[in-house]
Amino acid sequence: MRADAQKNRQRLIEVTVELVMEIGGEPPRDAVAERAGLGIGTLYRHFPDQQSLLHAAVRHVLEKTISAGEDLVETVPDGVDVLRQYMHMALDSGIGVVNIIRPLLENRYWPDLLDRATALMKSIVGRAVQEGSVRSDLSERDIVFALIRFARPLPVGLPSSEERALAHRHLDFYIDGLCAPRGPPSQVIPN
Amino acid sequence: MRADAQKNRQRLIEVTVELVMEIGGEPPRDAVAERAGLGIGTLYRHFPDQQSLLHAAVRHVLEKTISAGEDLVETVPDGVDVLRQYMHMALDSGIGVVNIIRPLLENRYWPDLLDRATALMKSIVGRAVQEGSVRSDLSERDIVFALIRFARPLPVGLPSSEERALAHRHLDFYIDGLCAPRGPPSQVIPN
DNA sequence: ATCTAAGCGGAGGAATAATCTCCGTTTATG
DNA sequence: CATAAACGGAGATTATTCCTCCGCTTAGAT
Repeated sequence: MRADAQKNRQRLIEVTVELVMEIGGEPPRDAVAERAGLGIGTLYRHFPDQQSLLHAAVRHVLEKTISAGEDLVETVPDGVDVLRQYMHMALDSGIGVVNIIRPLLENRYWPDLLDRATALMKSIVGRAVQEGSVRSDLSERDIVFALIRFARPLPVGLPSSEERALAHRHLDFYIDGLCAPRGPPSQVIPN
Repeated sequence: MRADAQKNRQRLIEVTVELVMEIGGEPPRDAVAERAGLGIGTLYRHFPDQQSLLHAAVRHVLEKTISAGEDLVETVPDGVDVLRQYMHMALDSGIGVVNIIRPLLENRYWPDLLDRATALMKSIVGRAVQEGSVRSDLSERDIVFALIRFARPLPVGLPSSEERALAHRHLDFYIDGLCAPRGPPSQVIPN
């Protein structure tokens, strides 16, 4: 593959992630090409159908996020700190793109990543619960869905820097809540 | 206005709220008519343009939610309890529809409601902060945006009952966090 | 320097989806 | 019953996104 083609392919993936994070859903294909400064033809040559583009984007983000998470687990001593840092990092590294994948656990496409991700989440949540520093009914699901929730842009026209600042702020509140249950014990949702 | 027409109009509004809450955005008009069991013609007679329908829906929900909130303020003794109950109630009564109104504070359309809403939020947040039972940098904005965030359906295909249960569970975590800040003091976002 | 296969661009036609009009039929109500 | 008010929904219109096609450009080998 020619070097410029390689670079363009990468750029298309990055732009896709950007756009998904901005609009909170599947971006129109021509918007991707335009933002990347490339022709639509080029987009279609690299990614002949919708799926291939979105999957490439999700894979890109998952790889980045999981790797960084694994580093945190090894580096950071305190369990809650790992959890907190992981969530903020994931928000910034574009974890929100997973929202475009309808069946979230369609193993078929990334059996490798899914295993790593599962192991990572189990390790992070498990450690924090073990420590006793977060509510004991906390599940991996809570973290995954919370990330999707906080990563999505609010459908209000906030400037994107404010948008992100607010997401991090509210994420912090959420995590504080995991550490210090005050309310009525929440109904535990199995699995 | 004929009695049946009146009833249909109301039904259209309710269905609109339902649909917005389900899909998390502006529903196609024909979907509204169909779900209401009415013809498209009927929808267009009552609401000639998009705006009029959406505005009616938002007004309906705002009125319901604000009134209930005002009751809570008068009835419930403890400040944090008011806050918590208000947020859960708002989630259920469809406050998520405000997400379809782009300029959230376009005073022009509901000067009356906006004043009441502002006063209500100030009163709820003010009381809780006064009491010292929530973080002192909590703002009305945090509550409004958090509500929008938690009310939106996750773009993952969860069955809607699970969806709602999860939203309430995570909302509880969030509120717990407001009560017990542990993390680094969040950057205060002005206004 | 030259050649050429790999890669690019983007006009414009096809497909899809949402909007809205129009008028014949139905029905509430006096 | 009479009739004006209200309804229904087929189908035309408009908007949006998708995607093909082919002539042009360029990286990279020789």
